[in-house]
Amino acid sequence: MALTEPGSYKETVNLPQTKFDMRANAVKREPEIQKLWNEEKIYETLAQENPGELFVLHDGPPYANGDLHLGHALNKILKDIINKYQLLNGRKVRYVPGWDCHGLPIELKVLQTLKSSERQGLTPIALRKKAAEFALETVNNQREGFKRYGVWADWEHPYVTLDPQYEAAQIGVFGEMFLKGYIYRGLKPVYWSPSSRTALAEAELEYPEGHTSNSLYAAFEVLNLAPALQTPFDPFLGELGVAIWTTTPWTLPGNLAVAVNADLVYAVVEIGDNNPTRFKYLIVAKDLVETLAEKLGTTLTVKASTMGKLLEHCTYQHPLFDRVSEIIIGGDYITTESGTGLVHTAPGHGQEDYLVGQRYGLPILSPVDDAGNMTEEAGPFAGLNVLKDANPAVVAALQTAGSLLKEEPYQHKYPYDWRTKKPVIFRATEQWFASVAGFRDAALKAIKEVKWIPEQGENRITAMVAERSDWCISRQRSWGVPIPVFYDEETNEPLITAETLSHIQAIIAEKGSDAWWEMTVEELLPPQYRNNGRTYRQGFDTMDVWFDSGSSWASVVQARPELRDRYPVDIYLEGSDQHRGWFQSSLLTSVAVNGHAPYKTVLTHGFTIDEQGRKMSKSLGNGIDPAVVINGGKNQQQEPPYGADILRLWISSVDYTNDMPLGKNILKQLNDVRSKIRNTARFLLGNLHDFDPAKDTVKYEDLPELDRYMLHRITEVFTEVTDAFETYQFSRFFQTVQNFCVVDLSNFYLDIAKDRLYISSANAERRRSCQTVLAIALENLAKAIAPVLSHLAEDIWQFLPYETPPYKSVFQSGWVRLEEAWKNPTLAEKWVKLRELRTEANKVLEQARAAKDIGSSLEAKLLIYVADDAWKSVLQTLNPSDSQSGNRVDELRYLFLTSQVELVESADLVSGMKYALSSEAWSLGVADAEGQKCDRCWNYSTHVGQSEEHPLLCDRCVEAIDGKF
RNA sequence: UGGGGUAUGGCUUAAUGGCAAAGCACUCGGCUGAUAACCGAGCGAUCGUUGGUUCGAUUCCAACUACCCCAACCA
Repeated sequence: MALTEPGSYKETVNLPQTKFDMRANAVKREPEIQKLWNEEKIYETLAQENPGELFVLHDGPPYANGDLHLGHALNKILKDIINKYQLLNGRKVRYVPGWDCHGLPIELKVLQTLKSSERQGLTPIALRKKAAEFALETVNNQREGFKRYGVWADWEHPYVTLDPQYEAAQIGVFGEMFLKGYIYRGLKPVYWSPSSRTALAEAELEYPEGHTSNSLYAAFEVLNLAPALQTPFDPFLGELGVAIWTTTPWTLPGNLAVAVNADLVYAVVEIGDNNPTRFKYLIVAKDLVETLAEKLGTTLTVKASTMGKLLEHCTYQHPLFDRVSEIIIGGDYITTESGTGLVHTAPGHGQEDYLVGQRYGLPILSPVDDAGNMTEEAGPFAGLNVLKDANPAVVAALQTAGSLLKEEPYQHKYPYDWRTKKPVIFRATEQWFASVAGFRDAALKAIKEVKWIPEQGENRITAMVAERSDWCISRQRSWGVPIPVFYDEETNEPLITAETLSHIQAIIAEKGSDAWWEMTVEELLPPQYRNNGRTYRQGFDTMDVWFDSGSSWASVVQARPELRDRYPVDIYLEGSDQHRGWFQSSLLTSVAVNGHAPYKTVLTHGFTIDEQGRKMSKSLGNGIDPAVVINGGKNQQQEPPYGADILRLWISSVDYTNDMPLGKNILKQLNDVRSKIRNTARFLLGNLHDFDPAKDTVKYEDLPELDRYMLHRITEVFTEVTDAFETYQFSRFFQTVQNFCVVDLSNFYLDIAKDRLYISSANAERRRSCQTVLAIALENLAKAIAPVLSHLAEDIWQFLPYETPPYKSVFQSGWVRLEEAWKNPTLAEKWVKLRELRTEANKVLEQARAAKDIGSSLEAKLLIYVADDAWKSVLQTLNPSDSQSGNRVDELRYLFLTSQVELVESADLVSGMKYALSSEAWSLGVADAEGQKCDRCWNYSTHVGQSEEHPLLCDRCVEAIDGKF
């Protein structure tokens, strides 16, 4: 070997060696890693054999229609992050994924696939079979999507709400609630969708912009005055009307009262010109006189006034029917913000109307059928549709009666059926209700015992439960769990008893709820009711799907042996909209049956928005498809395949309690962050290629200060990371890990480490000690990122260059391992200061570099003056006179990556230099390094040329070649 | 309409009643032994707007604006 030839020593340098790819290559690599997890049954084994307690995160079932979107990914990955963290900490995590499979949306989706001829002859049971098929197919598709996200779960045994066992348990919940008296049948106004021909829950409504109602003002003739008003108002009688306002003229046939606010002042006004009615005087709220005059295009002159409460029990003539009704006292809901201050009240068509009607013992009149057509009870209006021709007919009739004051389009929010996108109406029908009133206090108490994250969730659900009215649980639809009731053919009396319930429950457990449609009443009835002299028919109402999913604590948690001991479960985790959905339905059923919440903790997340802060929606076209993030889009340049880890990293990076923005730029940045972590790990792996922890680990006591400082820093970082996971603040994890990789490792420790790793002989203490730290950093890094960057973590683990028995997977290796002894705040304080000095040194070096005097910092010699004596002596200990003495690590020249460092006695010696920087405490200057560049380590040294054998090498390298440095 | 939440450089996040921090991005430069990698320096924020409390407010208070979630009897 010609050792005078530059480059001769390249082969003697210990460069990194690893097959761990620089690129994630996620499309190929992630499935390989998932295959490994499956083959080794990592999740299954840990769930079963971990030493810790059970941990149950109970899955909220997504609705089994349609494709997965970003919201699904967000929710499932958040859950997975939590589960994996708990698994790494030794808990027996049992995660059973679920799907909500019943309900109108699926039914409609099935109907849409059929021709109208097919739809005609469709029996309920045929529809149910098709719906089940559709739901299960969707479950399969979604399940594959979730698996691809890297989410761990008992995918082979998910819960589906159409499962007979599930349905039977749900019947059980219903039965217990019934037997406790919490379920009743009632005639109540409910949201009714004529287009779906069913009652709807509040959760099934939407309020689109731009709905315009045909509002009208009308006057009803006052017949008799209440005693207190007889004298003052008597002169007006006969020509006096009460003025009302309504946005739903079709409800006037159901009018049974006019309500006033007891505390408002009302006036009798005389109508001026352009009076379209047969009345001369009107009663209106005094505050509205001017507004109304303007609106009606006339003058209104106040003739008398009274308090609202005195109007009570005045009577009036219904303008369209032969009916006399009363003025009644409504409530605070009656204001002078709009209308007339007197409210048309139809107890069959409004919630407030119903309540106030109950108070006055009014009947419930709802002359409208399932399709929204007026019934015979509506007299002349029979057959008209309330959403089409009923309104104009009512208006015309009022006009004829001389009762119409004004007609006016009115734009406001109006409830629509979320599936058919058609308006709904408020209509009293026979429905089944869960009496929230019956267990409201218990529910409120249960809420207090749950930990809500973030905290404001508690206020939110408390307010909702405190205010909510009884829960309408019946639906006039086929695709669902039947309400297990029989009706007496003769009396229409419902029949539900403990016997019928358990009989039906047993049948459904065995045959599924299809049995309700397939079996005869005879078979469905328990024996003692078959020949008791009565005849029964079964009811064909189904349960609200919120009752399905709201029973999952019973149908899944209590029903499965592997979960049973963990009710209430550790945690529910869903979007914050579920305060009114699943969190609430689950709470209500659980409280009703068992008196407590089904969960100990409820964690909620926000919703995804785009990079402009707008919500993602189909119409805006700004939605992000998780499958495209993973596999790339049609144009892979514009939409590269990032893999599931990027989706997961995104979720960890943002504050999920708030809106979560995602878009192309953010994805690209996250990809860069992953690359940084990956490459940092790659460097660590490469430099451990010849490290055997069993033999080569350097004891803590023997480590140089720099390494001990790094171990201290590692305890800080991973304690912070642990705390972040414990408190579900994943963005702190993201920031901390990123910072650790970039600032502590890449920019600092690893940059300095290269000289130790490459230049020293393989077995040198200064190299082995560094590798000791690298191994600790790498293993902890892999563990710490495993809940989030699961694939990357496993990829790293699989490339560890040494044996890690008995762990085939990073997930088996447990959570980060830190030693108390590594904490050394005193040492850390010193090294933090040294790092600050290093930052300043970089600035001076940059001056020289900018002036092209140096390129690499090794071409420089750094001159340092410090004012403080104590600090000066510290620096002196870090600046030995030659490279052989000292511990060969804790030296300023290595810290600053310069070939030499000189401590000088006076600031002046430095400040006059060409490149200098100073403060009160210190002065730094840069000069050319002395000596020649060593061909092996690239440091400059006056020792180069001194060795006859190695004329191109410095003293360190000569020793290193000889195994001594 | 009501309730709740959020608002910090281009992006994602910190912190604090007293000079607003980090990473990324960007610009310039270096290295060529982590190389589609790595290192250095620099630029960049009147802390959503307007008031108030205070010696001093990005921080506390109020109003407003924008966005997000939820609710809703405008009869």
